[in-house]
Amino acid sequence: MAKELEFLTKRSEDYSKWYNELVVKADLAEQSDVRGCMVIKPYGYAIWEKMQRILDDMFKETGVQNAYFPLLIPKNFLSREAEHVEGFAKECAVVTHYRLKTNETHDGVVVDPTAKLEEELIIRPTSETIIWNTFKNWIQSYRDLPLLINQWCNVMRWEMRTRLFLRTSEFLWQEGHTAHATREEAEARAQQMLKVYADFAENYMAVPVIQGVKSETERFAGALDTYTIEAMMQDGKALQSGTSHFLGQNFGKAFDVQFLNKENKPEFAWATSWGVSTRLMGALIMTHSDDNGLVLPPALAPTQVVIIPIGKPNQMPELDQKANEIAKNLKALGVSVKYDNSDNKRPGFKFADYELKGVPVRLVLGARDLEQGIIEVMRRDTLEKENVNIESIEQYVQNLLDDIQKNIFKKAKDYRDAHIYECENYDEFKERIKDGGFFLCPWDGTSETEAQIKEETQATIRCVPFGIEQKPGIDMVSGKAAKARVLIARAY
RNA sequence: CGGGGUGUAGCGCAGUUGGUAGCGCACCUGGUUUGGGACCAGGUGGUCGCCCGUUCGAGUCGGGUCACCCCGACCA
Repeated sequence: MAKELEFLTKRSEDYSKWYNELVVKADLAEQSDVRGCMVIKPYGYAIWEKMQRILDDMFKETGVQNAYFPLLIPKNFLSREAEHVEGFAKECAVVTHYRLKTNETHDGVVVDPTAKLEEELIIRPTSETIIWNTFKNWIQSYRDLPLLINQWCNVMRWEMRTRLFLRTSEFLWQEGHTAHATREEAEARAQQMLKVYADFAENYMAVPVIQGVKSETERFAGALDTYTIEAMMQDGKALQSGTSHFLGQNFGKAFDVQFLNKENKPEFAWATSWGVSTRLMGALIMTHSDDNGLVLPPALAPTQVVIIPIGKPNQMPELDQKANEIAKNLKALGVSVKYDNSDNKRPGFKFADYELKGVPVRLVLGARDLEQGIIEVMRRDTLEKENVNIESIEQYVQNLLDDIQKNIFKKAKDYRDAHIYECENYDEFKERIKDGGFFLCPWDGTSETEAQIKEETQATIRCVPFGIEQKPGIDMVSGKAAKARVLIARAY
């Protein structure tokens, strides 16, 4: 009998540790030796690739085109937009030299002091500056607008403390940058892209999100408005999962991007930028996973169905034949299938391993079952097993995948909705926020109360949510009349 | 940068008053197994983070130094 093995810390014991172990043990990623960076392993990267492909199609449907801009940004670009530099200056990696040379003892290399750069280069923390420097050359007329550009790339922010997927020094993302002739059009685009993110999060990741607009202090550096989608993790903390910014004419002015309008008058272009990153992987993991490991939505699972045979060696040819037939039929239906008949791992190991990796559906094909014309189906989201007639297995699996996709979304949404509270009393708030959750509270609109809440509870105003009832109220901290009801939570 | 902690095999850890470097997992070989993370036997793998000191002798004691982790501040 197998001895008891702890494969994962239980979620309830130490949520952070559980998350970290899960990421490593499910073979998604690991901490790199390079400070604050991570290695994304093939399985994790396969999920990211699938996300990329879907998002990319969604962007293109709205008219966005892909392009690529340089990794290195001249230092002076960053100082053109005052707030932007303020926001990013503290976390920039700087390239100061362009050459190494062997050291005096010839057993290593040192930076060649004669190869110092005239002007230092910044490794992009985001690309607004270098892109708008380029846009200057691309935009002359209102006929050149709107300009809708996206790039998939890596960026680097020298973070103090890092955590796999959620906050690494280097991360992969997409950043969209658009230029428009009018304020209205730019604002509409910023909101449109937020909708795309929300659509992706809910319909593909099965992660319910709250859409809203950030308070002034939480705004992106250089933006007039920052829109956000906020998801709730299973410990009740918020995760900002995607942002879209209305940048006004700040970058147009900073990089002198002017166009001639229909009246032949020069105007500065209006800007937006929007991005999601590998942080979405963190959201995916922390929203659905359980103590057995990952739970992946079928829409994003690299392998949707795994088939595991069980039988004695002399029974394997027959099992192989049937399993391959089922796999072929499922593939014809657009389902990604893996048939794992490797003989160096026992079935029990495979069961646990594919559960850890979040494969949505497992089919177990046993020699006994085959005689009776049945096959065992296990769904990862509920861990329920059922014997299904082997003749109708393909259709059954296809329906089941749809059902799992819907079910994990519903489960996540029910959990979140059960942890959204209305609260108008600060003492009560301070007590209840300790257990996590989202709080809808009246806010007087001042950064002073916002700062006080953060200071005293570590919670922040996540956003002013769209589509909630805005009723009059009293700010629970200051006692002044509230300007809006806002979403407050502790966040990653 | 403030407060706390840890550095010993790929990973997780033990190492008593200073006396030949250990355990579990993983890995390799052979065999038996295979319906929920198999078992037996044998084996590979280490400048004990680094430097200096004390000592006949340092993983262990002292001084220094570096790295990493956690809690704050900062952030997608």
